[in-house]
Amino acid sequence: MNSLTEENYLKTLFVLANESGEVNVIDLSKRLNIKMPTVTSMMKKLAVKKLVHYESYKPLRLTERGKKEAGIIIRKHRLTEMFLVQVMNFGWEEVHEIAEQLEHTHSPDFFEKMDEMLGYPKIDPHGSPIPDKNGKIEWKKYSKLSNCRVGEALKLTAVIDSSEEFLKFLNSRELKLGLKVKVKSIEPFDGTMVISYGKKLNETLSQTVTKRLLGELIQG
Amino acid sequence: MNSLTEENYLKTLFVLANESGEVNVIDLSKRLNIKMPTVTSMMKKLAVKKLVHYESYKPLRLTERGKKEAGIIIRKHRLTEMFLVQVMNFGWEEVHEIAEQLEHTHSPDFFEKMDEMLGYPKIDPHGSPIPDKNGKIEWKKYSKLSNCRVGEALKLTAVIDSSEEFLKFLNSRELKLGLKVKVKSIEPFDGTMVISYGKKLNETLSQTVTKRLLGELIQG
DNA sequence: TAATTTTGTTAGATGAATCTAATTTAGTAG
DNA sequence: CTACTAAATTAGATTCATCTAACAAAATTA
Repeated sequence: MNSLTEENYLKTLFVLANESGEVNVIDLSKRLNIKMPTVTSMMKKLAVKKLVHYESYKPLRLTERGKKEAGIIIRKHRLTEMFLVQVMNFGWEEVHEIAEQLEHTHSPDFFEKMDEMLGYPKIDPHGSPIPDKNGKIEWKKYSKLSNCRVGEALKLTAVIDSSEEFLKFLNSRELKLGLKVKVKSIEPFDGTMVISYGKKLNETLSQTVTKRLLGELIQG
Repeated sequence: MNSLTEENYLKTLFVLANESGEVNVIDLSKRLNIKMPTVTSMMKKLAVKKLVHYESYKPLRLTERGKKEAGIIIRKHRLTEMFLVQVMNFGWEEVHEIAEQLEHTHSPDFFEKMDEMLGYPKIDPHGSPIPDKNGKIEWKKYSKLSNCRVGEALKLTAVIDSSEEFLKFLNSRELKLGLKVKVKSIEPFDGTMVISYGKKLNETLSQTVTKRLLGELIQG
């Protein structure tokens, strides 16, 4: 059995690897808000438990077992988020923090029941895929809004950031998953975009925002 | 903010005080499966935090603040049990272990929502009172089945033990809260009772069991 | 390639929660 | 009242997760 702390390292390692390929000690350190020497020693510990491959000065890699265990934690997190939104009527901006705590619950039955009540969902309220019971994830290849060109249209399918602040911002602009957004113009200097969607014909979004919005390109 | 460990000491202290009045180091030690010296040092720590009154060799007592915090943890535990049974369709024998974990979730909203969905219940699935938001509990004075005499009848309202094993035993005899049970005979040697209820006319229950069943006497 | 910066590791300390062994206090039984 | 037993405390060790300071390796820049 892994400790809560170990679970957080595994999960973060998994997430970072999927965000950016190679994960270094400093990346984990920053994401977890934990100093590098602490990360190094935890990596050694997890290596002994055969959850990570660890070699000094090399990028950090989860073993197959590590990936599976991390995937299961992420599954629990995302199922919980879905449950909070669908069953308990929370807003998508409220659920991340709560799921961060509930994901460490050790009770297969609890998550089994959630999954059943939700009808075996494949994605969470932020559009992220829910790993299966073996921790395996099916990745979709979405485009970032920030990479779109003028005239292109995107159907929003996921957000990259589930923080309350970001989602509240999206709420304030009535931006939600499923919307079709069209790029009207891009400021070359800083990448700020003007987009239209729904009833909004001229919303301006900074690159900080457009980099966090994913979707499927719509031809036409 | 109290640690998970501290929360468990507070909760157990509260429960033991309500079970048996005075609580000694050894009682807490046994209930928590933690050695006495560890309990002593935790009591000193909680005393510094003004959660318990601690004096060497004296019984352990929660302060008002300690009672409030403990009550709130118990509230979270019992609301969770109710939620698991009512909303998620778990059996009453399955929920204790899960609630034991979820009770440490720090999110007023989460429990607020549960409470609302459940219609502000006053008792949990085992008949125990749910403390209010200030941790205050309203105790009912129930009778133990083990204290009843031949010919008396009891409406079952609560169980004293929420363990899976005990509740599975009750399930196997179709014993549930709300039932009216009548004492048909008592073996003087060991207190074993023969009772009738529902369609069962001759069920034999050991004192181990009858001591754990509470109810209201029915005059008849 | 040499100098500098960034990244990573080693060594050693700290605090929380636990333990065992030894000692002390309180309660009980002669 | 003394002796014994049970309960509680003190002292000191251990493990986990963390830190800071110092050093080493790798990467980058000049």
